[in-house]
Amino acid sequence: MKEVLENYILQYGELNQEKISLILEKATELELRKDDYFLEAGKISRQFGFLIKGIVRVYYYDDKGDEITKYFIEENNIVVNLESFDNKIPSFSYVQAITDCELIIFSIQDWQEMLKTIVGWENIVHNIISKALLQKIERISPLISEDATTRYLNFLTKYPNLSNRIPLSYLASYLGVTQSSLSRIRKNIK
Amino acid sequence: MKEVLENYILQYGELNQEKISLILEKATELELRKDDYFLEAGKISRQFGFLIKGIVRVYYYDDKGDEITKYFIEENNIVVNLESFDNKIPSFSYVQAITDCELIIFSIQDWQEMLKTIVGWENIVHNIISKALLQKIERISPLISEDATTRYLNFLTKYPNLSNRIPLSYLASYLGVTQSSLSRIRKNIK
DNA sequence: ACCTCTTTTTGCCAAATGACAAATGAATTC
DNA sequence: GAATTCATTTGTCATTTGGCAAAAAGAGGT
Repeated sequence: MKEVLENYILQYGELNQEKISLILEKATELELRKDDYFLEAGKISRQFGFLIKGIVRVYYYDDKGDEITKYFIEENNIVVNLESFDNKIPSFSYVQAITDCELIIFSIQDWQEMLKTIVGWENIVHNIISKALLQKIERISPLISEDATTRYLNFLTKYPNLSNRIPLSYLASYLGVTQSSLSRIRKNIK
Repeated sequence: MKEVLENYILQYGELNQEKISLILEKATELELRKDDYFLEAGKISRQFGFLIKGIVRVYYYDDKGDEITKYFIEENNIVVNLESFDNKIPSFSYVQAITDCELIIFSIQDWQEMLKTIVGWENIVHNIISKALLQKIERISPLISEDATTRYLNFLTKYPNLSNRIPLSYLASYLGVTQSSLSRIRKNIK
């Protein structure tokens, strides 16, 4: 299972086998059942995760108390609330498994230790994080200017393997439409 | 002028005066007139910029050919298309001054050189970039779930110093509404 | 002050979306 | 397999937003 992580890491920079081993040594596996939380609002993100299997969603409650899905995380992506993790401040959002999940995680202590001691690792982490954040922006950004139907269609084509694994209500709050509207949109398309 | 940059840098980590000097040495100043481009679509981002004065917007053209403002950049923020800069691929978006601007810029060569040679700098850059990207996400994200009036009101309260310096059309395309709608919304509020 | 060009506002109507409630369907438990 | 719970669809209507075109307001130049 750790090979998946190793391959992922090596996409972002070079690192000799010895250093890779030092990193993988610190990795532990974590299983989450559907609806389990990886992180809850109010708590501090103390683990840097990497999603091997399953889908995770990040959500929060807006002023009106409505649940808003901020984004979905798919296999082979990092799972961490960076603001909370970096600054040790409580998270505003929930990070929840929406299917059964397998993750590889690092404790915040190990993570910081590795950043200091393993030369070259910091650079790779930097690459991983900025790529992940950029991807989020690129995904979210177009949602603002498109109409609901376009948002849904684009979601379908971009994440064909996600749409049938995500409850409608989560997807609706991600796309910024009501559940009923999304249901109607869906109907009109078929 | 470079002091502004120095203070900005030191917010993100520690660096002795010698190293700071090495960095500031490489910095050059750049003035842009209103409507000038810092970067155009199709070109590669070859400069890492820091905005001292003025407002910049980043925009692109969607499938329908409509101009979409992705975000605004205010004083004391970095100006760079990271995807283009890091991977040396052409930019999809335009980066344009919407007021007269003053920037401090670094060439991509100097930038990469400094990352390698100045110990501690990489870490600071990492912090700067991830903070900037996170901020973008936090700004864009709520726009999806709110209605147009709320989007506008929140924009006003969050960026009171921006709204009167930005043409309505740019703001409308940022908020994801038509110009006429935004004009009506504005009217209803007063 | 006048003309020109650009930006913003307004009017009109059609289309999209939201709010709320009820009905249907699907999944789970006993 | 009946009952319960949860997710999705549908109906009805009000509201918001878009599309398009014209009018008004503003900015800059001469």
